[in-house]
Amino acid sequence: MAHRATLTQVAQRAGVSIASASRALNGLVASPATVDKVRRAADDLGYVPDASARALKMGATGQITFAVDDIGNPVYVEMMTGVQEVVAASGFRLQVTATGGTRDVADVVDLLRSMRRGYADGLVLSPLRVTPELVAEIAATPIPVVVIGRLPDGAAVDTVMTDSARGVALAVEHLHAQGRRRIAFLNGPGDTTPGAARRRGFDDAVAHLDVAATTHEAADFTMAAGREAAHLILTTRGPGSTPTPDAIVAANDLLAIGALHAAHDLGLDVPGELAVTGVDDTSLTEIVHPSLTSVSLDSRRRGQLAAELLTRRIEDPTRAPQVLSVPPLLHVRGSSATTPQAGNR
Amino acid sequence: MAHRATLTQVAQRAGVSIASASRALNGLVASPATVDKVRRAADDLGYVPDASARALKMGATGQITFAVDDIGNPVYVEMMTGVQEVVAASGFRLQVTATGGTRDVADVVDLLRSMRRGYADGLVLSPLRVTPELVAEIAATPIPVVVIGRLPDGAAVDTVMTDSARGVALAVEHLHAQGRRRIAFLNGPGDTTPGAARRRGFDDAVAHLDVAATTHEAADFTMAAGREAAHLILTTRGPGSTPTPDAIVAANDLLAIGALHAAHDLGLDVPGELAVTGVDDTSLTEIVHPSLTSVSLDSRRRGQLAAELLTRRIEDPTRAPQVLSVPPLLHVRGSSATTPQAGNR
DNA sequence: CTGAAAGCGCTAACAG
DNA sequence: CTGTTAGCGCTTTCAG
Repeated sequence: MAHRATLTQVAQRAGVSIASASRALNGLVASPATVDKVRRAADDLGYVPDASARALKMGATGQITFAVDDIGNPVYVEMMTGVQEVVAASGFRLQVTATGGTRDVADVVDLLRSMRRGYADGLVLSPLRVTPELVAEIAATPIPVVVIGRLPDGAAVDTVMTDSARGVALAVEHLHAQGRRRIAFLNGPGDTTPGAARRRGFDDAVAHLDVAATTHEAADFTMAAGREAAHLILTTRGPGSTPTPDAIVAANDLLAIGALHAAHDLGLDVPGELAVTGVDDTSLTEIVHPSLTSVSLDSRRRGQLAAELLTRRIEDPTRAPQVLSVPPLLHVRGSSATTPQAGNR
Repeated sequence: MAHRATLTQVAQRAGVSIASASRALNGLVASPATVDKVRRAADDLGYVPDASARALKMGATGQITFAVDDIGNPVYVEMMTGVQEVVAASGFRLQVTATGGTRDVADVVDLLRSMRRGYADGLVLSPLRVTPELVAEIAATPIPVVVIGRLPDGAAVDTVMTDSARGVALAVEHLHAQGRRRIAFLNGPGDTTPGAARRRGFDDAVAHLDVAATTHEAADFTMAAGREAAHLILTTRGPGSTPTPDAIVAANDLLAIGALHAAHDLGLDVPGELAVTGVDDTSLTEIVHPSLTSVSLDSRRRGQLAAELLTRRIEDPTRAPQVLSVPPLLHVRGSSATTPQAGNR
């Protein structure tokens, strides 16, 4: 800890007015001699301009906030990487806020409300659940907001989406092509935006295919919830005697890894007896064994695009809101690589 | 996006002076009638105080920054959780900055320098490498800084450390007790603070034991680097005909998981032919198979303690710097559960 | 090219 | 209890 020098002190030391000091430091009109004196004085004093004062005067902070729901999910780390790349290139500082999980929408709304205090010049948001309250709060936020996800039609907000329904369909079609005919969908909470979209993608995909399909919901998008739900899927034999599935399509990688564990607990061979696929194509796909087939939603790219929309809107707040989309892409790995083992079940 | 109301507007609408409005809103002396009028006016206008103005006036921002080197490592997520718990309870906002990896020390120094602008009231820092330059920069930072890690003796900085050398020793002793006698140490870069400490712990531990020990360095603390280095460890037969190890002690979980992969690539049974241990006891230990034995350094607790030191110092900047320590604890899991398979090698 | 002065939005004396 | 006033540190007219 040390003390902080102010512009007044720099000006005094340089023997010029505070206005000249400011101009010299900011590269505005000033004689070379003045610039030199001021620079020297600033260095001597270790002067650094005060962020609050500058923000108050300029009406801009030079900061951008990225708010994530669950920083434990690697998807958000990847998104953040993308955001950071663009934001840094535009001369902004990035700060990340975790809307830490428990209270969910309430947390995000609190955050939005606090953003009204002017902590940052812009906000990138990737909400799990979208309520009318949230949409209203976004509209009431005095700084530009870009959403990674999906908002109701007509919301005049810059958005980066992806077709995750199509992504899930890709996984289903792949499994079907491999010969899987009893496919279970392991979803997260259906009242979330991704949960709803992915469910729709699954339903649509199986509708065209000759497969026995079931759908299930885990309590949340975590590995533990996935393991528990998958255990049920793999052990419960309903009254209508649902057949045990030969494939599980999970709504994200965390759930899929939970399913991998459940399969292992039950002594099932993956992919021989059971194929498993995830969504998000996170780094976790490569750390499990067998490696996990997953649908990439290119989170990093989405982060980049979101940041680009944001910086552009900060420059020109009047431009029309834009909706960008990133296509899903299936990455086949070990967990679904082979055709089902003959004679299983 | 919407507009922002100012205190002056609220005061006007309520028909009182701006001072009364401020007092009413901040719960200072004010008649009930005034409070009521002002509250109503504020609500109507959607008034929220401006953070920059308040910070400028008060000389405090109400924010705390947590700076991490590699947000891709789950350790930091856990630390952050701990920091967040305490910081939120004290009424601060937490913002996370990733000093994004590539330029390393330079990044952290840049960050420290930018902190001088007064973005936050305090900073929690967990640096991978500690240089004299970094120490100097910390001393020159005008706001309280708490370091999670280890600083040179005599640095008058609040610090939360852990005995990671002892932690590595715990792993070595455990493996020895299980009957392992050819133990390889898979370290990260030796010029990092954790790298140096863990190396020391390994050397000390094997000195007392009847084991054939070798040490190796991966390029960084990542899974990919660990896999590569472990592959070498497991395949290279030196001129002095080093025996293939029956255990690998890795300096963190990421490296350990890399080693697990290398073992799998080579068709080695874990833990039968090779035991593997990690350090940090992250959530990743439970997602790999076999699950990973790891030394917990209680990252979350360290985060909590760091945040407590920080808030305490913000309250009272004159208190003597304190150094806290968290003991390591070994968590035995599948990757080292059994005695070595008879007759291997 | 430079200095004096105004003011961003807010809080905290200080008198009433 | 309330209003007036003085700044926090900085940028930016506006005259010289």
